Amino acid sequence: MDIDFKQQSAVTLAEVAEAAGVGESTVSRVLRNEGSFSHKARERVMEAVERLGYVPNRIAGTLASAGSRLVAFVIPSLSNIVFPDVLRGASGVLEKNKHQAVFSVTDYDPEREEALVAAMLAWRPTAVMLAGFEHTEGTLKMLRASGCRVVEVLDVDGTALDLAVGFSNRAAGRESAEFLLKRGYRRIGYVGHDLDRDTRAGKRFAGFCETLASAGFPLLDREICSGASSVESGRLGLERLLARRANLDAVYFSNDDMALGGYFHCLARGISVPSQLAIFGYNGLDIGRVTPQPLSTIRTPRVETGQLAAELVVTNAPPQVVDLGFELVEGATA
Amino acid sequence: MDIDFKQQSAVTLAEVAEAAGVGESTVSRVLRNEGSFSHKARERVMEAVERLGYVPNRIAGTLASAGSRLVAFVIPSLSNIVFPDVLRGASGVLEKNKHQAVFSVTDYDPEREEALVAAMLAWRPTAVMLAGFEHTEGTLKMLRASGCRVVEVLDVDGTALDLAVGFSNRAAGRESAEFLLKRGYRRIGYVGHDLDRDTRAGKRFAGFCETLASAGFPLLDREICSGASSVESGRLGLERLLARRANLDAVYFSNDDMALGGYFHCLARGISVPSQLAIFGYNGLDIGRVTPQPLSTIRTPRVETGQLAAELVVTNAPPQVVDLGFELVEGATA
DNA sequence: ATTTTTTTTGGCAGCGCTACCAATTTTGGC
DNA sequence: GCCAAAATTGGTAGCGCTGCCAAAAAAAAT
Repeated sequence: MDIDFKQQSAVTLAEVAEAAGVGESTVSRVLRNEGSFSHKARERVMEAVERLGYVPNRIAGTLASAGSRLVAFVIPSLSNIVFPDVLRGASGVLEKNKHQAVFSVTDYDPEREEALVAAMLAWRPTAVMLAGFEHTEGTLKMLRASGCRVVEVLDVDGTALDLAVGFSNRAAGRESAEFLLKRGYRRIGYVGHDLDRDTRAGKRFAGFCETLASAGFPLLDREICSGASSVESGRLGLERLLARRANLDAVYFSNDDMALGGYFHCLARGISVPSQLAIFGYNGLDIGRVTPQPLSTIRTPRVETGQLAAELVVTNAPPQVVDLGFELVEGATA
Repeated sequence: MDIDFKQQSAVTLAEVAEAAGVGESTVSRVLRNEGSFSHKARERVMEAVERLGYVPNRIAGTLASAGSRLVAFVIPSLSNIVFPDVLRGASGVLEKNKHQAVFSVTDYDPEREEALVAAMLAWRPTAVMLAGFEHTEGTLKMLRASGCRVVEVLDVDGTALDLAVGFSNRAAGRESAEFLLKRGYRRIGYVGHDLDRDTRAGKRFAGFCETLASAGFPLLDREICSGASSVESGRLGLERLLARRANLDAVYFSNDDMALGGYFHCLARGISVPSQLAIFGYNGLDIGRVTPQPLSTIRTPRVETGQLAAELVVTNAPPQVVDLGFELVEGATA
């Protein structure tokens, strides 16, 4: 016997109107609390809604009016906490403003991003939120043509399409280098993940190297781990780097996940931090504040980025780039 | 080059049909690659689509046909990696099957869950995905009436509404206790976060206590931290617990975040793990495998849960409860 | 009581698309 | 070459809702 799992014929506004003995427009007005209607009409409508278990159909509503109140997030990854943090910040604001979040994950692939943006635009979202400024020509063209708001987050080094909320990755890289230099480290290495795909990590790295070089202490070596960043690859990366270059006195990591891996490697191998080897990360993850020695890092306002991005969208703010800055956390590992 | 006039993407299927010199139905058929059409028709349509930069309107498409191909996730939190992991697993499968994910965050509040489920149902999703089995009467009623598929994830201890994918939290709690007992620990404590809100953590705790009690070594003390679980609250929680009970030989944490905090506390205070104090967590986070001593914990298949949940939905599988099990990771902290 | 103003109400035309069906063209068999 | 079968095509009626407008009812003013 086969059972039908298809959607039950849902209650429609027309049925509510019928049941309440009023016109469709009245039901619509009451439910949206817009226009005018009598107290009595309201009561009858609400009673019918309750009784029939009516749930408005926003698909139809959106088609008839304008504005889906949908915000599309096209994010590179859900594997570390960075993008969930942005989503979390945005989600709260959107909910308060009766918007809904749709998302998909590009896995740091620009072609995939293009396809996903196209799929998202099909829902006629109020806004599309993307990571950074590096997109394919096709993506840019579609977004420009779409007429919907675009927010590029987590970067400010580049040309924004419309709105942008974030901080300077290049400056973060430079400040990290300055900090290490100021502390007297001179033999500096780098452990990171795929820099071509994660262009923001690439910008940090570039800023970091630039500052080191102009101070006369260029980066001595680097170890790039393929694949996504992770605590484990940070640990392995540091191990490999040290195998080649035992005499480094500081290592800069592409982010806190990697840096924690490096830190754990030192703890496990009895390499004393920071006297034998300094460790510096990026992101300011909570966990880095609670390790036996707090991680030296740059704390980024990820949740705030999501919040502000969402606020700019729901208030339909004019195009602008907002630099939320970052905070260098001295910690105790460098 | 394209000339951009107004920002509004007002290109409709009718305009494409006009431009291609074919009927609307033909355009629709070509774009959905359904029904029959000539090669020539296809070429003319595609050319027009390309030239006009047409993006189909799924709002209209959904209203006209059936099934939004939208899957709604109503999740408790985005603060730790658990739910992002589930989303990640689901997201990949959904994308392959041309579905889209919508989400909102309840913050472990059942009333909020109810409101958000209502908001989600307004989009007539193919399925709604929720955490666990504990929902308000209102939520259950709406979901039952909606006719859309429901997947309850990350738990199997309870009565499923339709589909469920997860593992037994109670059994996880029991196995954790058995493991500690087998290792000879007898003076056992607990550090956790809000158990009323996170009912799955509550079930683990119940299973844990039950096993301890029936072995004759009941839980000696517990420390409950208010608010969300975090590494920091784990550290503080353990500190407070040990201040009251210095003689514990093992502590069970509500999850790995908390457990890592506890572990770091021990590292910082020179409490040797596990000889002086054993630490046991839950979730099997990646980071726990890379700490100087790998964390003893229970690894849960979160990504797989998301994947399977999504697969069951897109294949319209019959109602069922799938127990994906979990794996006890001995680690080196207990 | 009558007119004017204000409030409340319902009808109906779309929104952009797909499903259905009938009309048309193409193909194939003999 | 002729007719039946198959492939292709376009017209049009909704999908469920909102926006607009005019009609009706109620309230206020005369």
